[in-house]
Amino acid sequence: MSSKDNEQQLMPMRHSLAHVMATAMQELYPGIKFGIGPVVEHGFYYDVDVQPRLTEEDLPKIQAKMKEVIKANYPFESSTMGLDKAIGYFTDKEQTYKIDLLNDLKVHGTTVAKDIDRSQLGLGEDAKVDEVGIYTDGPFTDLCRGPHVESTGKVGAFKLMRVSGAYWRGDEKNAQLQRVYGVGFTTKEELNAHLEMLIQAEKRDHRKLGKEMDLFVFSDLVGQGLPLWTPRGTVIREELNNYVQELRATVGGGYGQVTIPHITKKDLYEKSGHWDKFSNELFKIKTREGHILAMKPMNCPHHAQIFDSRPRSYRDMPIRYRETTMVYRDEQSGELGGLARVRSITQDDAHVFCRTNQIETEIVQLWNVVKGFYGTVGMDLKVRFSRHDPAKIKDHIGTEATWQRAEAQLLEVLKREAGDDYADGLGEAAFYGPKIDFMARDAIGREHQVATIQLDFGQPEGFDLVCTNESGERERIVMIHCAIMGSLERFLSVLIEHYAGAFPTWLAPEQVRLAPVNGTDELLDFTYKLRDQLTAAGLRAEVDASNEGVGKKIRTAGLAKVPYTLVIGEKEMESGNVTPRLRQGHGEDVGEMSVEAFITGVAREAAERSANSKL
RNA sequence: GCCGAUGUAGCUCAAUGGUAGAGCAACUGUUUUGUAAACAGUAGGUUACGGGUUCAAUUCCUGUCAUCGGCUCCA
Repeated sequence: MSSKDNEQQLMPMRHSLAHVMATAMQELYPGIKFGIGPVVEHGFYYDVDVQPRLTEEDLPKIQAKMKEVIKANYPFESSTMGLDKAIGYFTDKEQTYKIDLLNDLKVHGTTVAKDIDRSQLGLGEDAKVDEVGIYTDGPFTDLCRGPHVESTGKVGAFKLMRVSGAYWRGDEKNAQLQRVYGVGFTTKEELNAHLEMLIQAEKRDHRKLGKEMDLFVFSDLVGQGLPLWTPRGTVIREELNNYVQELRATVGGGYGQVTIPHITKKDLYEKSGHWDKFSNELFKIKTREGHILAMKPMNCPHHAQIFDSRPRSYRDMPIRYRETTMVYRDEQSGELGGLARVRSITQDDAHVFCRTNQIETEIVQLWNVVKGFYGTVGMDLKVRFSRHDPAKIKDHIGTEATWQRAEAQLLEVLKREAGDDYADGLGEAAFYGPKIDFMARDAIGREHQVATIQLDFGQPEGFDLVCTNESGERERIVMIHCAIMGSLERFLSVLIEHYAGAFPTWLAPEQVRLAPVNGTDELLDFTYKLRDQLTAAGLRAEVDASNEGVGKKIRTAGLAKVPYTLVIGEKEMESGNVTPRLRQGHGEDVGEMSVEAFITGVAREAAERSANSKL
């Protein structure tokens, strides 16, 4: 059984919970106005407009009232009502948002959160409905298509989670309602399991682990969304990037590494189309002479200038550039959080400049890099075909025909690589071209958008990028954008939580901890020499020289999630051997071995980027 | 940016209209330790920052900054 099927089965129950909650709130808060109350993953919500505004402290009260509604076991009674009658009914009840929905139904034949989505439903402007669905449970009657469970007694186990703001119809120009969220499951056990999962997720929260493990910090003086990477965090970033570049080197003739400044004249972005499209997100700088520069929000226009710096022969194609570098985007303050959304974003960026007939080969090669990388970190990938929305072609650069062509080519590779196993992402394209997006599933089942391969006919057009072909003609080339990790910041937020901080040896900032059993000069001296031997061999090793017992040192190393701990005492000094202690879950315990064998084993494990011990 | 909550020692948290306390971490001393927490002591705070009310503000009000949960956005 897939979790999706399960979610489907739970729908009527969760939807009914939303109605039960509305029933309770109607009793508690006379004059309350209801927005919409749909089902979401794990639960439900209802948007409401009530004075005074709700706070988290109101939730227990609502929850208690809901229990009364459930106990009363009102049947959910379905009926229909003529559209105009319904408008009259909700007008009497002063349910202004419902009236808004009904008027929408009257005009457009459907209600959707956003007007622009209507075109996707295949409904003409003149589609009309005469009747609307009505559900009643006891004292509460709602505009609703259903389905519901039989009665309010059959809504399973639930818990109200939080209350937050939400714009009516998801439009920030509209009034902001309050959204009350709850989770709902068939049984108390499932509910408790879900709540337990949330606790586990919180334990592996990258913000918490990042601080505990000293991977990155934020400073109020530096600012919001601008993470500072510590030596330990930087080790992980470097290791990841090295791996990506190692995989990239296997592609055709490999990639040329390039280096670009982090600012540019606005002229570059005026030509690329970024200036208009992303003006709000650009950090702008005014020089003392009055010129306007911008921090780069992406690297492709710069890279395109390198490509365009001299005539290119078809013999040189494809030309591939790579650069792992930061870009800067002025994200709205309210959307920043941890590493998942930042203003200084490190991209493991790459651009392939190629001929149309080379697209397929290039994409397949990139796809293999993506597969190799995510296989190694142990994440399953799902694919999404992010294409443009023809209704919004104005938001994109290029013509409809160009887009059709690009998407057809991308789709061909997609079909061959993934068959039908991909999600359709209508309207998810970048503004310059369609994408193949990869979603990775982490250790506790959450999905995150990570890698992306993008086809771009737009910027080659804008910058007039060409090569000279066999016939001596100027031939328009194509750009492929591809980041494997995407944003290193976001990727690390995912990876830290995926591993719950217990990084495999190749990524672990500290691979070996040495724990001398006492603080005598002789033993400390021996331990530091051993440390030097390990670091000279390329291992990341540290000594715990604190004045503590071995038990405490073992515990501390365990909490720090160090893969290997070596206890060093008389025995080791005499034999010259070590007895590695493995981090929990990292592999089978091994016995005594020579220092050389230990070094060889750890080095091999790191070189192979193995998830488990290779001792 | 919008709605709401929060901000006390490095970390996790307590307390109060009369200028704050614990555990862990740090440091010092004792101990010289053999596989997940030795013992004792010391130090550490303009209670995020600014303004206001008050005899008195960390506490109440307010502004700024930051964090968190959502909304909106996301090349």
